[in-house]
Amino acid sequence: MDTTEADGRLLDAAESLFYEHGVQAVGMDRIRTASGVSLKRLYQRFPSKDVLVEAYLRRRDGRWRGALAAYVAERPSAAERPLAVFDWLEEWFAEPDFRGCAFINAYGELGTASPAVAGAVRDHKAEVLRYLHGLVRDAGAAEPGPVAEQLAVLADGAITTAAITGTPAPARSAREAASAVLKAAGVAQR
Amino acid sequence: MDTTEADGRLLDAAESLFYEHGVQAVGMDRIRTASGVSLKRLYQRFPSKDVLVEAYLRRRDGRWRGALAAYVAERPSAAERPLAVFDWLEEWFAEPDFRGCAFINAYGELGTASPAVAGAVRDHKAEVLRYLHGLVRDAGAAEPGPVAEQLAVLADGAITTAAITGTPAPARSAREAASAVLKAAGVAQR
DNA sequence: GAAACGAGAGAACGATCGTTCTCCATCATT
DNA sequence: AATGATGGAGAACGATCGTTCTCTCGTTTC
Repeated sequence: MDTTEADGRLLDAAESLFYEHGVQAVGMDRIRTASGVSLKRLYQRFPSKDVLVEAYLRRRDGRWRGALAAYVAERPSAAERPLAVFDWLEEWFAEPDFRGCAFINAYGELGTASPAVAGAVRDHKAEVLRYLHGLVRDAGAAEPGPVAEQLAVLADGAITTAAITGTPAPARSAREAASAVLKAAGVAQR
Repeated sequence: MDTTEADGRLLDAAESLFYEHGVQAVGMDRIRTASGVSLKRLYQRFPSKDVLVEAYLRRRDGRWRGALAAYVAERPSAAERPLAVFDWLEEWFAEPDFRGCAFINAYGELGTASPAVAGAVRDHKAEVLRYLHGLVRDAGAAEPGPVAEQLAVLADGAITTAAITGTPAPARSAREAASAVLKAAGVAQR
């Protein structure tokens, strides 16, 4: 097993375990068992749990935004793309292992204690906001900044509400609210 | 020190420590030190950490909703009360010890492991939704249910976004979005 | 073929966790 | 004054944490 494969297996194990059970509830030994990578190699690649947690979050950030962007980009017209975000959220919420936003969860658990984790979480939210800003601008909003911030709030609210209630319904509520926001901002809806 | 005072001091210590650092990061010994209540008495009143965490959440639920309702009730007209919720949020976000939603944070940390905690969190969110439903109905919305759900999503999103970015600004974004939602629902705004 | 190395398995370490127990001082009751 | 219950301070317990170390073995290199 070469280094890149070991990294992948470690991050796969870290992601599924940390996301499902929370970070503090999962010990390094459990990641070793789940990944099949020895403890020695684990600490060679990620010299502390904090580093592993940050790497998990940063890889998840890239994949999560990539999946969202790929879904949204399939919509032919720029005007409907902002609302497509909430359609993607609804599909995500319905997945059986959905457990809320990994970044919000990690921030609540470690935001106080770990600056590295707090930074990764803030970077993720900033990138999502930047992405939404582009969508809203391309959809023709006169002032994309405030609208994008409102959509970001709606997305985060939908994620946490869906996690706690256990249903995908909040995605539709958020989509309706987003529709009202876009209409008020002068973006034509179909 | 009688029983009710011991309970109060324990819950005060639990609330400030759990809320600031997260539940798993705070040991029972630290609660003993902060409260000045002996470990023996602590376990007499709260026979396990799980019970203490649930009690902390349920007391905070009552106080939090009480403070919100008291603030909103001061608005003279029912039509402006739904938006007053977001004004209250903005004041809360500006408090120096604001660290996001205690319930979302606890759910992310313990929702998988502790049914008692998960139940307290779900109860809190259900009560908030019920309260918003009353506000929206009294403001004259034709269909208060969907509107209340949208406001609940906005409130949760504002809380988490404010916690991560560290600014109270998301309250204003959520308020703007709520205004658009209410207008679309036919509720007159000033 | 021998020597040096790298990696895996898992024991070991010190710290800390939730929880219980021991010891002793205090106080109300006989 | 003697007794018994109560509660506080904190040691103790077993478990588990993150991290390091030991031991062994297969591989590589001269």
